[in-house]
Amino acid sequence: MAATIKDVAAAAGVGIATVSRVFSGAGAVSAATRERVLAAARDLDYRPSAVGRSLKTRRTGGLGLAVPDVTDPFCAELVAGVLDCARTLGQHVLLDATRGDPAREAEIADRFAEQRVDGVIALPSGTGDPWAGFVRTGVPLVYVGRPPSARSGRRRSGTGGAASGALSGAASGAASGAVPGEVPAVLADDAAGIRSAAEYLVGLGHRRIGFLGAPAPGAPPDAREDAFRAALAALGVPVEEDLVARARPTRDSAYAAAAGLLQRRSDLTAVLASGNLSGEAAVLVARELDLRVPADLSIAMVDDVAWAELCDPPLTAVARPGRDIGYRACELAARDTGRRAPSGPVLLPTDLIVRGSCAPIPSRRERARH
Amino acid sequence: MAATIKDVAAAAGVGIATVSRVFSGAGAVSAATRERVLAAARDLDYRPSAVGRSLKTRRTGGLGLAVPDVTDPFCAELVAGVLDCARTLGQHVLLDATRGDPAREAEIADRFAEQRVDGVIALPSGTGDPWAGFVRTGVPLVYVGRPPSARSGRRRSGTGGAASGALSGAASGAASGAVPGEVPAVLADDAAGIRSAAEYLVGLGHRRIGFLGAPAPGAPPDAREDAFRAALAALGVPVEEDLVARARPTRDSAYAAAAGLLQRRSDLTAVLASGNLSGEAAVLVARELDLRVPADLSIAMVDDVAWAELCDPPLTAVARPGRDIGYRACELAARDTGRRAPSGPVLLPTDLIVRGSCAPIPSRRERARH
DNA sequence: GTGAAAGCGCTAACAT
DNA sequence: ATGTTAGCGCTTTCAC
Repeated sequence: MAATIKDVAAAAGVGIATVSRVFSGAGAVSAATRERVLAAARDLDYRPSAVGRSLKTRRTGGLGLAVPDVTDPFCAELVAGVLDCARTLGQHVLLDATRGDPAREAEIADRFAEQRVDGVIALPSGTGDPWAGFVRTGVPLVYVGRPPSARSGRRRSGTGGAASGALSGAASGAASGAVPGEVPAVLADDAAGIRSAAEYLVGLGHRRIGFLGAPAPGAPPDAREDAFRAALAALGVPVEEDLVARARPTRDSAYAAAAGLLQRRSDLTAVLASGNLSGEAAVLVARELDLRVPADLSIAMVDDVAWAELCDPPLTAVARPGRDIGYRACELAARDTGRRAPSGPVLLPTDLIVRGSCAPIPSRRERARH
Repeated sequence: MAATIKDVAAAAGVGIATVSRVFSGAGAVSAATRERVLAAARDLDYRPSAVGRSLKTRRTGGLGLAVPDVTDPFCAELVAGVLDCARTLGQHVLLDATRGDPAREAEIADRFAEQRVDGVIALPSGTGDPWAGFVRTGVPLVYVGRPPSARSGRRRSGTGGAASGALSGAASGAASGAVPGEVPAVLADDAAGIRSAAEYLVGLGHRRIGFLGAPAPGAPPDAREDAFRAALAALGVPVEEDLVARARPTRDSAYAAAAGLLQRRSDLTAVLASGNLSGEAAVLVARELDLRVPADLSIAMVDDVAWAELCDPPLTAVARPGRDIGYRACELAARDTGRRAPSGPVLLPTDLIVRGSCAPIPSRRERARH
C-alpha cells in the first residue's frame, strides 16, 4: 500500500541508495537529484519506514515508559515530563500502565523488550523486578518515583509455563539480578519532603500526628513511612505504632484507612497523608466526621495536586517535581548505550507549600464525633 | 548483542523456521523439538524482535495516541481507557501530547506514520487536520473527545521547506481532505451534557447564567458554546453576548476569563464552566471576590474530576465518560484494516452529578464585590 | 555523486 | 514435522 524506497527510486530514476541518502541526510547528493527525489517522494506520499530503518540501524527511536496509573496526577506529570524530553530528543514513547501489578509489569517489560525500545523508564511496583533484564541487554534502564525496592521478592514466575510468556524471567539463573546500585534512578527526595512536613507540624505544637501510608498492609513499611518515623524521632516525638495506617493505592482503601485511623485515634491533632489519594481520603473523612480543618484537625499531604488549592481550606502539601523527574529520567534513558549513568540515584528536591490546612495545636474543646 | 532467531536455531540444532513456528504459534512442531527450542531460547535470553516481524507482516502492533495534554484529568482518563483496551487487544500504544498546537500535531502524525502504527486515535486541536492523511494510507483513524472541526484551516505548511519535514502535508494536492464524515469518532454527547446543566440551572430559577468557554478568543464559537446558547434559547432564556467568556486552555487564561466575566457581570447568579480548568477558575475567582457558593453564585462545570467532590461545597458537574471514550476509540482504531467503521460519530452519554454548588436563585442582598 | 549488493530478524511459501 | 529460500524496507560498504 504505502510507497517504499524502491518506488521513489524508480519514480525519480535513481538508485535506492540515493533516496536513502536524501532522507537520512548522510552522504552527499547533488541538489538536482535531491529535488527529483523529493518531488517523487511527494507525489507518492512516501515516508521512510521506521521499521525498515530500525532493522538495519538497531535503533527504534522508541522509549518504554511504565507507570502504575496514568490517571494519578503525579504519574501524569511524570509522563508529561518524559514526553517533553523525548520530543526534544527525537524519540517517541511507548506508554503502559502497570497498575502496580507485578504480573502486568512483567508483561509490559516483555513487550518493551520485543519492541526493542532504546531505553526504559519504569516506576516499579516494588515486588520483584521485571525490569532488571534490560541492564543485561544493554538497554538503558531508569527507575523513577521510588527507589528500586531493596528487598526484591525474587520470585521466579512459573518456570515451566506455557509457550507464550515462557521466557518471562528467563536466563535469570546465573547472571540474575543486576546490582541494584548500577541502575540509575530519578526520585523526589521524599524523606526530606516528609521531614519538612513533620517539622512543620511539630513546630505548630502537634505531638499526636497520624500517618496515612500507601503500601499494601503487611508489606514492609515503605520509605515514606520510615522517613516519617525518623523525622518524628529526630524531633523527639514518639511514634506510637497505631498512629500509622496503611492502604493499598485505591480510593476505597485509602478512605477505609483514613476512617479507621481517625476513628480509633480521636486524639489526633494532625495527619500527614503520604499521597494524593490518602489526602483526598483525609479531607473526606474529616468532613464526614465533622472535624473542622484545621481547627480540629490539621491536614498535610504529599503531592501538590491541582485541587489542593481548591479545597476549603486550601491544603498544605509537599510538592514533588513530577515533571522534572520525568524529564531527567528520559535524558538518562535516551543516553547512548555506552555512556555510564550517574552512580547514585538523582534526588530532586521537594517543596513544602504552606496553605491553610494546618494550624497550631487546637484547644481540645468539643470534638463532635459521630 | 541480543540473540536472534538464528542463534536459537543453531543452539537448538534446528532450522530458523522451526524457531519461528514455536514462537509464532503457527504451524506444527513436535513437543520434543519445541522443548529444545524453548530451552535454547531461554539460555540465550532470546526474545523475538518485533521489528523483524513487523517488517515481514506489515503490522507493528502499535497504536498511535495523541491528546492535547496528558495532565488534564479528562485526557488522562481517556488515555487510561485506550491503554486498557489496547492491552486486551495485544497492542501497545505510542503516546504523545499535542498541546493543542497544530504544528506539533503534524509532527506527531508524521512520526506515527513513519512508525507504521496500525491505527491512530487523535484528539484534534481543531485547526487544520494533520490526521486526515491516515485515511488515504488505509490506517484506521479515530477522532476522540471532540468532533473533527468542520471548517478545517487547510493550511499548507511551507511547501518549499528544508529536507527534513519536507513531506509534511505532502501529496495533499488532489486527493486531499478525506470526507470528514468517513472518519469515525467517539465523543461525549457534550450538547446533551451542557443542556442538562443549563436546564438544571434554569430550573433553579437562574436567568443570568455565565458561560466559561475554552476556545481561543476570536475563534469561531465551539460546539459547547453553541450548545449552551441553544439550550438556553430552548428554555426561553435570552443569552446576552457578554455572558459568555472565552479562554485558551491554560490556567491563567481561564482565570482571567472567569475574573473578567464575574466582574463585568456582577448580576450573574450562576456560571457554567465548560471544562475543569474553567471550573477551577470559577471557584478561585468566586472565592477571591468573596462570593459565597452557592448562596451568591451557583457553579456547575463540565468534567467530573476528582476534586469536584473535595471542593467546599462539592461541585455539581457534568461527567464525561473519558475512559469509555478511550476504550471504544481503541477498539475502532485496532479494527482490521478492511472493516468499515460506524458511519456517524459514536456519542456517549454524559451524566449530570448534582452536588452542592448550585442553589435556587439567591436573594440579591449584599453581594460584596471588591 | 551515484548505483549495486549485502544483510538487519523475521515469516511464509514451498520443498522434503 | 522440519529445513530452504525469498523477500519485507532500509542503511551501508564498496565500486565506479
